[in-house]
Amino acid sequence: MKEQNVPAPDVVVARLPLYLRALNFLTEDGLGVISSSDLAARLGLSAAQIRKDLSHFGDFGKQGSGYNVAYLRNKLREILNLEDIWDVALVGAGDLGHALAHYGGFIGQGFRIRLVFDSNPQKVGRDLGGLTVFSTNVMKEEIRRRQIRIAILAVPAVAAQRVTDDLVEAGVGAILNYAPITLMAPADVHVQYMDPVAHLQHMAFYLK
Amino acid sequence: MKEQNVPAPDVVVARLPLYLRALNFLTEDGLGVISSSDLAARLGLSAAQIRKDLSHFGDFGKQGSGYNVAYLRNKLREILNLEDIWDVALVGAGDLGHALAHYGGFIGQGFRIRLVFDSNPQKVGRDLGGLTVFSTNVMKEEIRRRQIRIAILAVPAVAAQRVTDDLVEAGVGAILNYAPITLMAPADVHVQYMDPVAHLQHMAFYLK
DNA sequence: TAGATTGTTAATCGATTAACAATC
DNA sequence: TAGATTGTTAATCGATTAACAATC
Repeated sequence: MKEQNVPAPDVVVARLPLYLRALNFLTEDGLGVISSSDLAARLGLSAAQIRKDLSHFGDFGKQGSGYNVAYLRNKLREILNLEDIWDVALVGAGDLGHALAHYGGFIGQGFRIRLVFDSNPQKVGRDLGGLTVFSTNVMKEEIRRRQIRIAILAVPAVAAQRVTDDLVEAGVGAILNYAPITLMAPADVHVQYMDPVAHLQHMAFYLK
Repeated sequence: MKEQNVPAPDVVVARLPLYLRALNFLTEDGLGVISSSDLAARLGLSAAQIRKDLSHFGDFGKQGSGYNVAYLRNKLREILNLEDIWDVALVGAGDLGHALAHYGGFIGQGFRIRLVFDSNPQKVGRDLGGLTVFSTNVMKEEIRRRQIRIAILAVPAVAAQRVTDDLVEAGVGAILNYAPITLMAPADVHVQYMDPVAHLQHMAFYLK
């Protein structure tokens, strides 16, 4: 019972995948119901925050008992648009691209790497995790043709902006960027950053 | 000119590495001075935020001209405790561990992978990026002996908490966790998460 | 029913932005 | 000097927490 007109804050949306992940573990463990305070304890958050976060999207719990794990899990998958599997384009077939192509954690969580690109002619045509590496020369048209909306960027920093421009032109709406550089992209294109150095430096501040 | 007693908010500390990264690029490009608004434009932030953030740590700019790039870069390296190189332990020598061990982006930014561990006897003794893979059986003692304070976790989710407990016992104060699981650690141990799935799911919310 | 826990409101806390005097 | 830009203050905005009526 709540006005659904107000868009949920982005910080809240960012936490939903963590809730979903915890619910996946609870499902594995055979837990059928969980309270906001138990879930909070597992995630290192407050119970009030979890209830508040979820209340942006609907009423999923039951007074007295808590949340049905399977039900809330399904609802979160709906909310996050994870009911169908998203095809993903991977750009960059270096060591990191190799690790990502072989990573088993995407499928089952809503994503499948469908296309791999690299600019190195030595790598084009080779196999990577069951996929043939294509040239970045054909990237734009292939992504357009398959209507792929999500890309993972695993290229060197110097190439990242150029590739980004092409991805945007190809219609990609979400980029997971492993290159250590801030990308320029239109406001309607979402970019998330995965930079180990930035995180290590952040933590180094507190050491010593 | 500012009371230095108030600790800087963690969100501010988290942005310092991004400022440092931008200053590194500016140095490469030969830029000697930059204003808060130019820096903000490059990072997609506001000029006021950058000035406010930096003001937590001191007065680094000059009215009329802006910030001396080399000077501010050095100051940020000081603030983030990056003047010496931090030795890092890498746990997990799978595909991801392999990519991390070969990644050239750590050295020069304050970090050097010094020890690699894996639980698989097949991998123990093998070479990974110039380092010999040790058994996780000797992890605690080796990390203690070398007084390593930072670890990168690149093991499967099921093993991550066990390894974390050992790392904490060994005296590690910062963990960069690639396993898709929320870790339990004492409050004085810093943990940062690198989960591509969480970021992809976050962005999927806005697609469609 | 009694106990537990939700969803929501209001209070608190914290971060960002706007504005401008100081000054290079 | 005139123009530009900082560092800081106060105002605004937004997120988190505390508290509790509703209710399973």
